[in-house]
Amino acid sequence: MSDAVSPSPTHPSLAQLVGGTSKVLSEKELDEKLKEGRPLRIKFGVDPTAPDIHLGHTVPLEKLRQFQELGHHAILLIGDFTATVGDPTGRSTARPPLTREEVLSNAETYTDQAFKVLDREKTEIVFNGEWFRQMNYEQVLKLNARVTLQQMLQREDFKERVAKGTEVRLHELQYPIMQGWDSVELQSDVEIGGTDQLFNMLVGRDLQKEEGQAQQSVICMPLLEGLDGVKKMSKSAHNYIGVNEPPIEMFGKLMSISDELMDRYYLLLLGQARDASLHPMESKKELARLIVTRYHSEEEGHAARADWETRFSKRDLNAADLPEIAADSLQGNVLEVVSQVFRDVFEIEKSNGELRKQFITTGAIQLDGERLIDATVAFEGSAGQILRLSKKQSVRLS
RNA sequence: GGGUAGGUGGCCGAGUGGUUAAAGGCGGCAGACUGUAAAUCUGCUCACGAAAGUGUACGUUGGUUCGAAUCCAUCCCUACCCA
Repeated sequence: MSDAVSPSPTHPSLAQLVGGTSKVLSEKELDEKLKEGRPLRIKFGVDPTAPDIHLGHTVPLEKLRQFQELGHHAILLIGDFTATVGDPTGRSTARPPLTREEVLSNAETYTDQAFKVLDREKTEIVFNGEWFRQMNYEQVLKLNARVTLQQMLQREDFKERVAKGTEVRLHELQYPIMQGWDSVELQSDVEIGGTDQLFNMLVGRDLQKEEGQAQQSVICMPLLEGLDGVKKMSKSAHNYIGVNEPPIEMFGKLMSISDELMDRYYLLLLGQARDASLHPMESKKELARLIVTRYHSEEEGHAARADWETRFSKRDLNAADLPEIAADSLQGNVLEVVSQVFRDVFEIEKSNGELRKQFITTGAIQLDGERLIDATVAFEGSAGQILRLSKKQSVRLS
């Protein structure tokens, strides 16, 4: 660098906005937009395919909030229309279509939860059915004419499905086009999405260009792995932590992740590296506490940690905060009672065979520490006793 | 439209007339050990039943047979090649 002309400094908020992203397209372009000094229109789209938001969704939402805090205009796009198509991104099979009713009710709970992260007052909510439901076939064809099959087939997920011989249905090819068109309708300046959304977001740029709009900048956030540490966090993989989950549950789930995953969660959910000088378990407890704090409250964070410790470190179930069930509602033999508790308290249906073979005979079922290994004997429990169903599931009789 | 290969339990994948509720793997669950981590070990993994057993199940429907996931027909579905 010569000292003749110093490079113009980047916008003061650029560094923060770029932090934690996995890809920004491009930083320079974003910088220029920021320098315009106006509130930018930031688009983040969600498909309400499931009623609950989990921690994986919060990664881009956090980014959206950052923009919001800096005075930009956050647009939460609800893909009520696209959800009925199903995003093929990363899928190895076509998504089962949802009915409109399902989608709308999902959308409602979805936005409620998103506002645990976003500022409700400053967020614009838009449904893409607004424009898509009014399009006619002619307009659809026109849109389709702008994208080639070859472009679509460059996508890894489609390519793979074609190579493996799994079906790809034509409506799935529409998805990126629709997502791109959303950007045109919204005149977005920036779109935030997971790294898997890169292609779809780029289609948005193409379409905006053809419509004579400025092209949106694209920010990709890393994908959060689920509890298993392998698959992306998702409801369908049953490896998620919902932002609506009660503190104790949330804490417990976080404690069950692997050490490797913990580092990742620190980075993506808290935006910090974990303190390597701490014992991994201590780090994990702090991670769990901080996340509970974020979605519930400071006190509940501390309470969840304290409860977890009495429950698992000290193995003192008596002092733990357990779900309760009335002792006199538990009639019948051990098998029947255990089945009932699983159903009523934990909302899990288990077959008698499973309960017998895996829970009762193995000694998982304990009443005040005493193993109940005979399924046929009548259950006798009284108020105050602790019925343990498994290592992680216990109830207090009342 | 023609040809070929296929459709098996949550997934992958053996099985080509009875010994098959169906090998093996993955995943999942319970237990032991632990830090509700990882790794490891044990057991389980269609339903009912204490068990013997019974019911249901190998794309659909029907048939052959004492007996079918396995043979035949029918229909549905998928991929690949050709048009």
